[in-house]
Amino acid sequence: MEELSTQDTLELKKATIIQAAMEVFAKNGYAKGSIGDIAAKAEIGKATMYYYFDSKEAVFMEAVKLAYRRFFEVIENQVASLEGFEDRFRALVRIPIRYIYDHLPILFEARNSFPAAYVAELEALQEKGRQRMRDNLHRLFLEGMAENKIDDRFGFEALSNVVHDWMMMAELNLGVQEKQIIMQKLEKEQDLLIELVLYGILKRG
Amino acid sequence: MEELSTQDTLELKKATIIQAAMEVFAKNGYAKGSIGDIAAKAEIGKATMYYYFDSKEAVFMEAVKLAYRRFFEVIENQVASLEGFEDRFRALVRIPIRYIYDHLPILFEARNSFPAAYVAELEALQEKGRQRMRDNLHRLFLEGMAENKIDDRFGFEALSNVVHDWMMMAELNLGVQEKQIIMQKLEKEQDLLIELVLYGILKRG
Amino acid sequence: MEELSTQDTLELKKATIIQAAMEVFAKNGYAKGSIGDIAAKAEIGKATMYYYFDSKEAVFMEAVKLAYRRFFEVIENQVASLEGFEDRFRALVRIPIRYIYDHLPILFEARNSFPAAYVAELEALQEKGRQRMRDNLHRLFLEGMAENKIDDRFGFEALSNVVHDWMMMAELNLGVQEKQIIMQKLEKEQDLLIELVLYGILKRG
Amino acid sequence: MEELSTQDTLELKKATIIQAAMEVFAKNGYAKGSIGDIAAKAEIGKATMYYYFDSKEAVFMEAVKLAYRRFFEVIENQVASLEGFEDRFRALVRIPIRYIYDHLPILFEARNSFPAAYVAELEALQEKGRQRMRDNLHRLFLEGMAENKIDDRFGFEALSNVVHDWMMMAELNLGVQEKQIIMQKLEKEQDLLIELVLYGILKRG
DNA sequence: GATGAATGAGTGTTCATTCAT
DNA sequence: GATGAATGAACACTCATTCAT
Repeated sequence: MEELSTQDTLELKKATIIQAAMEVFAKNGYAKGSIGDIAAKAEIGKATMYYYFDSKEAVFMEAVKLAYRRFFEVIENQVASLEGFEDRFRALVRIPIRYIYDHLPILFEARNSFPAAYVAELEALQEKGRQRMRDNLHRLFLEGMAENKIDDRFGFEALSNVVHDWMMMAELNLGVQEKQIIMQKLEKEQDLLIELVLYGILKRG
Repeated sequence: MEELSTQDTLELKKATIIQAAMEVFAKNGYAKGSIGDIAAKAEIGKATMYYYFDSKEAVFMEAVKLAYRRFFEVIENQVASLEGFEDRFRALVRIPIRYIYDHLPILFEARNSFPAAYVAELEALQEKGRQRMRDNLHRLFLEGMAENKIDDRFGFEALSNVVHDWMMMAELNLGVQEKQIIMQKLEKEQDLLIELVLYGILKRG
Repeated sequence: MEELSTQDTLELKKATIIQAAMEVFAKNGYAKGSIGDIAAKAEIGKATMYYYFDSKEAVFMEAVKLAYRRFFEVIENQVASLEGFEDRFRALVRIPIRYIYDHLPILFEARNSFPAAYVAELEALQEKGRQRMRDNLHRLFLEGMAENKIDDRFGFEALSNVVHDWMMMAELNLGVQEKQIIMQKLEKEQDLLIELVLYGILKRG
Repeated sequence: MEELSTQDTLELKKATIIQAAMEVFAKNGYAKGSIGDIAAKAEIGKATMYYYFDSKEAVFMEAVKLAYRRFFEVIENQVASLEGFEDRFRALVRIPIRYIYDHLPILFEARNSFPAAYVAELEALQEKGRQRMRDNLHRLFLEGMAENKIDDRFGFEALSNVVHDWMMMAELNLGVQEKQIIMQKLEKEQDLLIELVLYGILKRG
């Protein structure tokens, strides 16, 4: 076994802190998630936070990045493990909603009290996330067409955008406590929405 | 013209404060929206806030109520001024997204730092709002069926729920600053989504 | 029946307020007994307090005066209703301690946060109270000697002082400012009291 | 000479703060003795108070403990330096009254505005103090009997209690809640004290 | 590297007091 | 006479941040 390099040790510590930060911010939101809480959860001194990061904003940014990374790990692995357009489409809709619900939404609440520089970075992150999600969707639609399951009535580019934003809907119920109940309700509705998109509601000719 | 009664003057002042509160909370979120800021915007002393309200939470609750009231005023008037299922459906989808985007979302961010009693009231408010929105949708669907424009494939009850939550999607983009750009983008996508729901994406036959 | 004169009505109202003040201060102490509480208990507006009194201190002073007045009413009536030196002596010792315990002590806690003028008045009141108590005791001792129940071993003047201060000892812990003077006085009396107790428990001959 | 350990430095600082707190509370009482005043007197920032203590109540508790500690240091050293029952008895009576007068009494005024937990701790402290005082007295009486200076007419146990409470009578006026219980106890003791005084001044034979 | 100690700036809240009516 | 409305000044407490070690 090799020893960890200094560089690695530093990165490891940083990762521990970011993990703690993600949990604290997810639970309390940005304003109420304190540096002290994070330090305590990471089992380090409060001042040490400032050895690794420049400011609360910086820590928050890293926590958001981590949340995104995790999000795509989970979703892409899941989709890859399934077969066929319809199942994959369902997965691509259902999984994000739970994950976003658990981790992402409160994280975004910060924008208001952020210096402009960080807001820009935050939005860049978000845009990158959207792009990646759209790519996933686009790829899936192309597969669906290749399987001759769907047509391109609306243009897949546009469609990817729309479905992406629609999936993000979860964020509307920020931080309610009875998660299980609400999630069940949301997921049930999600099923219906999937059918809806697949078939539409207007009568045909 | 009669003079305003004392009662009216008081209510007017209260309304001014609540209006200020709504603006401040919408801009800064609950945690960072300070009583001092609200007082300043309402052009009264900080202590005066406590003559009219018991606590920051109470002020916030009133701001939320005001946001809801305005929301339904706007949307219901708009819908009433239009004719035909499709136009009304479009309106019922487009207007909320802008309004919610402007006023409601940040307001809900408070839940984490709220005493249980207020969280309950907040959720009751939210549920009441949803119900009213669902009623509007349900009524519209019935009209659409009466006009022989749509069928009841999914059950209007369920459909109302789904579309409601889907419309509320706006909340996912909490408080970004370049509102105009994003709103334009969102509304364009919204149009597509409307088509989507109306027609679906799967091939027929 | 005559109507109450304006003067009387005013005095009646004042009395109601002072009664309320006495209760509030007795329960909460000076610092925590608020003008608002008193006004509420007297069922008048808070601002009305300032029609009848100049300041919180003034209200407090009147409450203290009332407490003293009641104190002597109770004790003197009680003593008058009894016969014989020993019973009267017991009453004169027992009743004050309960009354002081219930009403007076917290009232005196105010001295620290009081303007000098009021402190002086407060102390004058206290001295007047002491004098009256001493008079009661002195009169009683003379009666006791007339009944041939006691001798004048210590001098009744001094004895009245001692017993009075011993009963009132409660009051001493109240942060008066001229500590040196009062302490000297108290300690001199203390000496006498010590002799008293020693002669009570020391073996004779 | 060795340098002070970090631990010691911290304790020293804490002690400085508590000393300042004791002085401020003694002068202004609990309600009017502000954290800001204490910090100023200890020459630290206001926020630093909260690095060392959890709350104003906690600071106050420590100030009370310090006052007690000092109290017994002073009194027990004094008594130990004297010879013979009578001198020691005088000291045991004289010193407390001055010390209590200077430091303890105002400190107890806090009870009204204290959370239950702290009131309990306060009363426990007080009870511990009383016990220690009673022990001192009891020991002294036994010495007095050994010296054949006094007899046990009233029982030393009871006598210790009485003299203690008599000295401490100051404390009784402090708004304790269980008035009935305490008053009954006090009045029973009062009876004994009355007998004591009567047997001191009544003619014999 | 890591942190204990320290704090300035700010927060929500209370309250005695004023004043126009 | 009486008071509703308004507020300045203060208070306990929090927290992101700094700095000497």
